[in-house]
Amino acid sequence: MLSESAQPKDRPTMRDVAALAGVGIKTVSRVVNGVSTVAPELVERVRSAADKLGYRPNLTAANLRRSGGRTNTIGLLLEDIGNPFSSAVFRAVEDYARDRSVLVLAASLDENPQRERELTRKLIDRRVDGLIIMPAAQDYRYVLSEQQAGMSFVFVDRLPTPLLADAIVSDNRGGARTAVEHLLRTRRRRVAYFGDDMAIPTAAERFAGFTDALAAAGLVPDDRMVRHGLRTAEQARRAANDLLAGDPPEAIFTSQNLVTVGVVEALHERDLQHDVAIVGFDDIPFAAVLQPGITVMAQDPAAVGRKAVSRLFDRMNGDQSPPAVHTVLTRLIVRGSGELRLPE
Amino acid sequence: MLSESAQPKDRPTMRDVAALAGVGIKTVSRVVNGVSTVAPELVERVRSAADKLGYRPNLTAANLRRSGGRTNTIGLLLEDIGNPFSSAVFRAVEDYARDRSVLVLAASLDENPQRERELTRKLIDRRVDGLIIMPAAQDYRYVLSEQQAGMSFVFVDRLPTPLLADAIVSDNRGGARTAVEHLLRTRRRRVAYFGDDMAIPTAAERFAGFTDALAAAGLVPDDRMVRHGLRTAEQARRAANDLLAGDPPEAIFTSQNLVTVGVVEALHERDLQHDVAIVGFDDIPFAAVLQPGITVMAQDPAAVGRKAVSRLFDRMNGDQSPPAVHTVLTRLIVRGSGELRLPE
DNA sequence: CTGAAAGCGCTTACAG
DNA sequence: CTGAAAGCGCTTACAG
Repeated sequence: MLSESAQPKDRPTMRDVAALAGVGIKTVSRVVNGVSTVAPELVERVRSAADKLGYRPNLTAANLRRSGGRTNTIGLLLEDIGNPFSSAVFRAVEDYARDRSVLVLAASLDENPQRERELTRKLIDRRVDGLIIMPAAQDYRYVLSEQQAGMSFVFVDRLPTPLLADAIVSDNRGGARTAVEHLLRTRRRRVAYFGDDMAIPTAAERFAGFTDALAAAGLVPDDRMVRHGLRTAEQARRAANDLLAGDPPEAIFTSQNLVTVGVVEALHERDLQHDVAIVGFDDIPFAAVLQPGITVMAQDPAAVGRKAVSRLFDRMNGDQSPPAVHTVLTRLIVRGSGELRLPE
Repeated sequence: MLSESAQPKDRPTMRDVAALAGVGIKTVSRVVNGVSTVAPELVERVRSAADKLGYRPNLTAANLRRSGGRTNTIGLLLEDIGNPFSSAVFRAVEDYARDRSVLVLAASLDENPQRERELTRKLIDRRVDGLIIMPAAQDYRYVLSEQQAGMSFVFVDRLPTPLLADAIVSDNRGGARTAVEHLLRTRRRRVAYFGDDMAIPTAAERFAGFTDALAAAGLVPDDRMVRHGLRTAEQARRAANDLLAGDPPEAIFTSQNLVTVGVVEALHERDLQHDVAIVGFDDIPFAAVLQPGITVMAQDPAAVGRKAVSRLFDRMNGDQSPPAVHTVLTRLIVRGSGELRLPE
């Protein structure tokens, strides 16, 4: 009863324009598509008829018959459009796509594999020309049949298993290792780890980098100072307060930005920010405003996005080379918190 | 020469499925659309034929003939998908749309009116069901003819002129006024203003709120303490350092988050953070960790996005009421910097 | 319950 | 240079 759709007040079609201009529909088509072999006088008649009627071509109808049948649309499935990493990837993808007159249909997955399947299907049913996915699922065999049907895929931030398509990932393990090695140069030895759910592949990689660095220094992680499964800043703040209340660590490595925020808050609450060194994975806005500034291992989401979209367009244009993993390097940004001098 | 498009390996169509299942195309259509009046045995034959061929329906083709002709897609034009305000609006829009099986085509405008016109047209040519726009342009008369053709519009963050469609905006003027009135309660009188380009309507509104509050207290802005046109944190930091080097103000109001960051950095550089009170418009991460914490007037981008998308769907469902402006209230978050006590 | 015909708005392939 | 016919993949409207 409620929602009786607004009267669609049917838009003018090419037929309407043709009738008003007194030409054939094909001539209107030529003018709309900028084909140059139309008599100037007819071009003018068609133009003014189109303007008068407020005619706008229907692109989906045009693509239906058009050979190749591109929709000039790509799909982008992100972890969460609201988070800075996802939105920076989006921005890079958008810029590249816009230069090629391609639009982006985007949605968030929130680590929900089922939603990923549904959205993938919906995007395919709309015949996007290609798909960039920040994976939430674990099984990507369905990709195979879609690729055979001509769909292009690129994965971002995490590796699909098995590797059926290109993937662009940050150097999570190497970056984490470098970050912790940097931290160890303060000659601190008791290093705590605060991290996200280990079921998330990037979190597991970063934890591996953490243990790599300790091992290289002849150390092993102390289980009492390792906390996994932190998904929010508030959870991280509590966990850190908990640990700091006892015998505090000398240094802390945090595996992602929300965790870093929560742990830094706890350090400030306890006035330990000048005593306990910290390096976080992922940059955070305004990290430089704090005293001390927060040293981080920054990812480069724009580079990830650019690489992903350029691979996707290569694939859409017929590149048949075997799928490959592209690793985007991370960068240490030194701001103070990771270089605290040990008291004499 | 270069990009020979990948062989489209033409996807199976309903006709292919019908042939394999030994039924008419219309029966396949019924099964795909879940029409219940099909013999169970035929349903089964169609299903297995579809699976075998990897059939996926072509939604754009389906919508072409379908009455009403909805594409179940809306367009969203933001200032910059990469900035937190835009991406928070996006997230709210997405959640509402997804619950209704509608996807979102999004793009950034970067304050470029020409790009806004082009993208609006492209989205209309794809026959989105509605359009949410964070305006960059100044002239919205084209909206009128599109509305007559059945397109729904909602504007966000800024008002279109003339007001031809619903608009959802933050309470920029009122929020700024309340923020500055709060600041004046510290009994400081010499209040500086640091703000963005006055050509941006929200910046102008916030400056108006600033002067409103001063006027209500019997004060007038001191031109020497008013700086417009600050677009980055670095510009704001320099401008603040410049002012603070001379005879510093007693209090500062900043009109957006990047400006707040730059000014706070300058205050810390000069160790004036406990002497000069400050309130910023727009919340910033880590504002609570600083000493003192930064008091802000926070916007609610999620509420803006929710309201915008629900108005849009109402319009799409035939709501014909006159266009209205919906104001989303801002919220003062007290953290210390705006409540500094005056030295005796 | 099932399917052949016509049509959605456009383009392709072909005559003139 | 121009346009009538056929077709893109599907749905509507209609017979049976």
